[in-house]
Amino acid sequence: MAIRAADSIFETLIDEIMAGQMVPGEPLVEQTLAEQFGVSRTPVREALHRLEQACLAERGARRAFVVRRMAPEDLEELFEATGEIESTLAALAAKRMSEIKRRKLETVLDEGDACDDPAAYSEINSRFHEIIKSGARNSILASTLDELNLRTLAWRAANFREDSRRLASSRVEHRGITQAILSQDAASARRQMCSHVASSYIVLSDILARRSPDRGGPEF
Amino acid sequence: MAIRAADSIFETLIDEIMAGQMVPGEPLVEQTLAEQFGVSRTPVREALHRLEQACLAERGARRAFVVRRMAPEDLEELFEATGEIESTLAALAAKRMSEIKRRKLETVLDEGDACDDPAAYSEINSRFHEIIKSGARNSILASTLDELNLRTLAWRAANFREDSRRLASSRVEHRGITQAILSQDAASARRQMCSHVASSYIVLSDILARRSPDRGGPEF
DNA sequence: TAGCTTTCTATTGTATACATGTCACTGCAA
DNA sequence: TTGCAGTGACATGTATACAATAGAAAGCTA
Repeated sequence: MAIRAADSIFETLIDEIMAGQMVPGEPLVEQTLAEQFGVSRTPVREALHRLEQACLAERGARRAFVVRRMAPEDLEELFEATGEIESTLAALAAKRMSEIKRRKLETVLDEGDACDDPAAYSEINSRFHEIIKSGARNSILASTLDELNLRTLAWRAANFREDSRRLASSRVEHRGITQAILSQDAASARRQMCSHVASSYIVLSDILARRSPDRGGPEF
Repeated sequence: MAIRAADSIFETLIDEIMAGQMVPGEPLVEQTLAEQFGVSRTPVREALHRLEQACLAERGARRAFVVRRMAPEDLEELFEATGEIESTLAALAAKRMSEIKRRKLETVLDEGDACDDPAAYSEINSRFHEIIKSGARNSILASTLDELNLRTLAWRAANFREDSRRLASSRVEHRGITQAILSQDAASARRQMCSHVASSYIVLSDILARRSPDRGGPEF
């Protein structure tokens, strides 16, 4: 029982959703998954319930689980919530980030400036946000952000990859946030982080609108 | 299957924790609970896993579930997180609360001023916060706050009841928050809500410190 | 007696069978 | 053709038996 079947199934399903292999609306049937994973329904069942609690699965027809769909309003709320929480973390980080972490933040910022490869930049980008998250020293808010990001990333995976045009403006925004944190300006850090998250959302929803301009009420 | 056994057990356990009937550290054994509820282990098991995810239960000796204990640091983080989220909701409410809700908020404020009974005031107090929460129009942040409040209230239930001396100052703070929201001053609403939550935490931790002044690292 | 190993038991993890509910589909009647 | 009731299948909900693990306690050895 070193590693529980239910845990690994849960992780695997998340990974598959993240990789875009499981698209929203796709059915998640206990029996079928049990056969695929070579276990009984019991651990699968637990994994599905956890997915539901993480808002990555929902109930479809006949009470069956399906990969969660998101309406545009939901998405808007999700990005707003993500932005607000990460802004709060940025504000807290500005007040109490350690000297070591401040230096790390600067280092990562420079690495980002020197980087042109979108894939590598994406990794640097997540390190940037990771430092701020841990620098805020509030594990509850940090895990709340993680949960929201899970949902955000799942949605992105199902819809499209990051737009490379965002890279340049993202760099500028990172610089602004970093300066605010380093000068311990909590209000400015909050404001800039909020618009940073918001602008990435605007780009995404923009792409989406162009992809399906005629649909009345699209569900993702 | 209209109401699932797992659901009602989950709710019941939460209620018992909230009522202070189950104190932190108390064991939650599947078999025992199953007999008490007159069901099999299966739905109990699901309820316990959900409690764990809600941070109301944790693993004790022999992997057994126990009602979650909280160290002072955890508590501090919890109150900080609660304050930050509710502040965010207050700020959003200041920007976008409907006219109807604004009037409701004023009404509730007046009711609070006219009320001397602590029990009745407690009910008015929760209505006050409820209006702000819904006025922010972000269900994700709202449910996040709900989850955190669950943990906060569970801790309070296990430790002590609300201090009646808080009543007077709470009224003043509510007035300030209301004015900020009505005048659509998001920053002020955020600031005041943050200190409102913080001050209730200060009172509580103060009482606690007096109750056990000599313990090195108390766990609740 | 300290430290290690073994055993033993309480408790959870998993498998499987059966129960139950929901929805779709069919067939009949108006 | 439309509405509705009956029926059936599919998927989850629950019960129960068995497996596995992690501590604790006992015993063994140096």
